[in-house]
Amino acid sequence: MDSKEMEVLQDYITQNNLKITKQRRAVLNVFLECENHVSAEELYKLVSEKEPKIGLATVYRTLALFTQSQLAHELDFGDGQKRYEHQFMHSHHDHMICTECGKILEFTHPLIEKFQEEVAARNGFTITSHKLHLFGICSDCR
Amino acid sequence: MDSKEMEVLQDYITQNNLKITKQRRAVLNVFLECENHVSAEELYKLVSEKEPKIGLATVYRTLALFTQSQLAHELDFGDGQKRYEHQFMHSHHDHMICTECGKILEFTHPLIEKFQEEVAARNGFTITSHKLHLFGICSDCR
DNA sequence: CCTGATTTTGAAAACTCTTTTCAAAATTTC
DNA sequence: GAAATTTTGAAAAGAGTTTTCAAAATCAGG
Repeated sequence: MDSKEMEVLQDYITQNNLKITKQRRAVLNVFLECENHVSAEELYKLVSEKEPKIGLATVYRTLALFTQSQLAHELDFGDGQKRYEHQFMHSHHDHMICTECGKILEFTHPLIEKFQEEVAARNGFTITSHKLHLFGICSDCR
Repeated sequence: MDSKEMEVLQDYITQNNLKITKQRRAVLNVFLECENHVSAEELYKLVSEKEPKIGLATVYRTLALFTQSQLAHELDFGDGQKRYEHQFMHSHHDHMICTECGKILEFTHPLIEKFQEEVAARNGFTITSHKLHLFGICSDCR
């Protein structure tokens, strides 16, 4: 009863002559369970609860693997540490970050995307990726 | 023949019981001369050419001072180091970053701003600041 | 199901960028 | 000018992340 994500990971691993290990399975399972945007340290703590012997370096390495295999997406909100969100079967979106409680809301706005393309084209620029972060106060914190 | 920016810095300094030093003047003058988005290290190198005795820590401290006094704006493009741009008398804008040559183009799009407010309001979110970075390839690199 | 080549692991060290510490030097105030 | 306070440069510390290295695990092929 492996998840689709586990299959993606296994495919990536075999296609790149890497090896499936219990650490990688464990980190993936814990990552899939957390619905929020986790940092490496946070994920490490969660993983440690189930598999106390797994080291922090392995979590970092495994997150890099997830990013390469498109299972995870790396986010940088400028607070000094990277965060990771699920990417497999999740469509593109932007983020609103509450600077009070740290909550992260996801959103998309088709017209914003459209105008981004427009302004890029006007400058002869081809967009490969973008990052839109709105910082502010969420409804709960007001 | 002090620049307006130098006056802003001096006002901020006196209003906060800080002290005007030749290091701070020197760093500001060099910062004002560079039109691109500089990192602390880059600015340190430029400053060193004119004032070799100024230390890196002083450049970091002075950039923090510029940020507090609204002379500079801190940017983080997610490449591991912060960059600084002039803020005094410069209006808000977003950035396009060429991942090939590192060139940074500035732009604004009133409708993008408007829709950001709209989507935030729809979620009960009050924006205090935002960050829109488009990564891609500029016209020169294609 | 061994065996051997290769990869992965955990722990610690290294690294990068930034901040802090501390005693000496500079600035401002009276 | 002298005293109180701030700033400085150099080095150490810090935070987050990556790398190193020897031991352990994985996985082909026989």
